[in-house]
Amino acid sequence: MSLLKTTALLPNPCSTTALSSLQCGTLLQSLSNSKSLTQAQQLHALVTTGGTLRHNTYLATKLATCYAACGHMLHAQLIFDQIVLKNSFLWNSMIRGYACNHSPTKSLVLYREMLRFGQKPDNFTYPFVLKACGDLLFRGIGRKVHALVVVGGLEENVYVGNSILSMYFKFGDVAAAQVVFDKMPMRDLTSWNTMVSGCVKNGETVGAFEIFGEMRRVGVVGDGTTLLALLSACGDVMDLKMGKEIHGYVVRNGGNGRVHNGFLVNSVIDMYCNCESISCARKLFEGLIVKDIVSWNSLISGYEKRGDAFEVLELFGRMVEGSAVPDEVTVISVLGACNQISALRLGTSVHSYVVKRGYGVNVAVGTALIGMYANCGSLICACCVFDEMPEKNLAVWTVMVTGFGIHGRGREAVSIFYEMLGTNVTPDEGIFTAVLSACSHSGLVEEGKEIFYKITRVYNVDPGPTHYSCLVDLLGRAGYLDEAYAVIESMKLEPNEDVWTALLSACRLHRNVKLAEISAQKLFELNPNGASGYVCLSNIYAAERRWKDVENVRALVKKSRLKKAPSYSFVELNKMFHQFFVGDTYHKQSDDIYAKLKDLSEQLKKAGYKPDTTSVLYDVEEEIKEKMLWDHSERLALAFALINTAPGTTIRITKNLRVCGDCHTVIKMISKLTDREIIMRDISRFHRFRDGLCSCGGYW
DNA sequence: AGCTGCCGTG
Repeated sequence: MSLLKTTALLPNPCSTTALSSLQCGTLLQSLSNSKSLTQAQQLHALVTTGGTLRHNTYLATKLATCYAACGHMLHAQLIFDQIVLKNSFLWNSMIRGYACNHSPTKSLVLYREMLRFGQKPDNFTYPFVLKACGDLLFRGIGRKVHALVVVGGLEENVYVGNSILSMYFKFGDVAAAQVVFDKMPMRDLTSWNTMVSGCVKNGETVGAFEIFGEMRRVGVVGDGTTLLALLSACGDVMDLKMGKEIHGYVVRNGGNGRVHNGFLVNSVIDMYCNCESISCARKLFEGLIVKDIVSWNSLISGYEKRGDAFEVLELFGRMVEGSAVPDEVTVISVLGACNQISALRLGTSVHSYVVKRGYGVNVAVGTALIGMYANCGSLICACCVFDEMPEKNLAVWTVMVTGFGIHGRGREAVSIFYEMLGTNVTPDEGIFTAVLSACSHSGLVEEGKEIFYKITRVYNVDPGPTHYSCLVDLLGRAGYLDEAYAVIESMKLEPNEDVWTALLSACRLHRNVKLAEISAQKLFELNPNGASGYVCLSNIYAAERRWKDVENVRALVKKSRLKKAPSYSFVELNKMFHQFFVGDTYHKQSDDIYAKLKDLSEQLKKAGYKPDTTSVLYDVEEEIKEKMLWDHSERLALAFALINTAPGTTIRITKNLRVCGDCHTVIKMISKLTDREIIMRDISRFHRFRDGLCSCGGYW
């Protein structure tokens, strides 16, 4: 309804004819469905000019309710405060308004005030009070409200019952929800849907399918919401078979025949992505008559999650060319893709787009930007975005701590970690992992240990396997191998693969064969198919020149058909990506690259370079080993970059694995020899080579 | 006057 039309029908408020309460009330009633603030405000102006509001509880109540329904709680509260005689209708509207507009605390405050005023809560009050308790994870208060519901005899109301279910699911208390559900005298579709989606959200996938089965047995027909939850469940457990069945069900019944433009199809795309069937997702997507923003985002995020960055960028390009306008969600996935392939230039242009469209206020977008800049080697830009963020949640702090960590700036990581503790953000396992890992990359043993022991004592968080692996890594890298081993032995929980891997790689670094054999043994027991443990152990034997043992390990690898992931490096040049594998001769500049490397190796030798061949796995002549080192992918990428960029430009290389020890030495020397800054990102951190030195200071 | 609800950040 347009306001212009409406007001034309009404008497002029400035005229002597006053607007009747009933007229305004009906008008507001219809407006409350339109959820338009401007209409409500104009009407508000209309009635107040008439001088009717102050003394008209009926109208004021209607207006407050209208504002609350629009989600404009500030206006609603102003009017609410003026009303002397508050009826239950008004209280309920306000409690609902706050609960549904991200102010659950205010909702509960008002509920308490309502009780103090002697107003009895009813079946319209409790659903929102319960919602607020659930959102705030107020378990104690939630249970008390549940008790009051029982006392008030409202437990049998289906709306109240459904809200109780939902609240217990938010608490993660599936059993309590089940008990309530079993006792419900009447269940509607929402009750069933709440059960199904509640189970899914709590990881009870089997339970969700059981409820669905029961639902069908008693003849309840599911709707889009049911299917949505089930599709999400299929994705969680990667049950492609069930997913396809539900897809069929969606095609036959779902969305009232709106399958090709309804949102359900997007969830099917998402399901296929989560079931690692990207081709099914793609096929469905391409066949869509109407591709909305969520369709695009579902597929793009699917490619991003599986690490197909180039596919993400291609789809993004297609999207921009077409009519779809990328939104915050799109941008987050695209930034994630830039992050994966260190596409700094592209990431920066996405940042401009973010600014242009005003997406920067979104916390998730800011987080993605910081992550992109940090992972593309531009810590300064990451810091700028971080500093400018008006609202910093846990994810923001975590990504910034991680960013400092991978750049070897442990002190800054620790410092902002403590800065975060000074705010009202509560730390979780994730940020402890980030700060501990930052400590280990910088050799901050004491700081790291202190934080580790604070996890339990001060923050009541139980350290998980990841924290232990960080601590072992921290101690191990710094050479405290026995202490690291003692930590593992003291663990209350079973040490996992990561813990032993951390000890094993520390053993390689400090050449401790005895502990290496222990950790490798544990690693093989935990995962006989993991290749990295075998590779690491054979490296350790090779360093000790125990070729027989190397051979034995390699035989084991062969027998179990384990394959090490092929190592590669790449560089971005004029928005093109050039990828190099070990000993790669496919690049069209291949001859020039090898010539450049030969030239560099000679110059390095004159400067006193002695190759460290311990990382070469094969028992061959020393000379051949040296030659093999010069085939490493990071050197090919570096030579290529040196040939194709102007003197003095910074070179950025990305490698999918850890940089090898000899390459590290060589790149240090080349940075001095060619007077270049070389920024190299490997699997776990950044190395900034300048003037013969590296920012990692030997910790990597 | 209500309860359940697609794609996204560490």
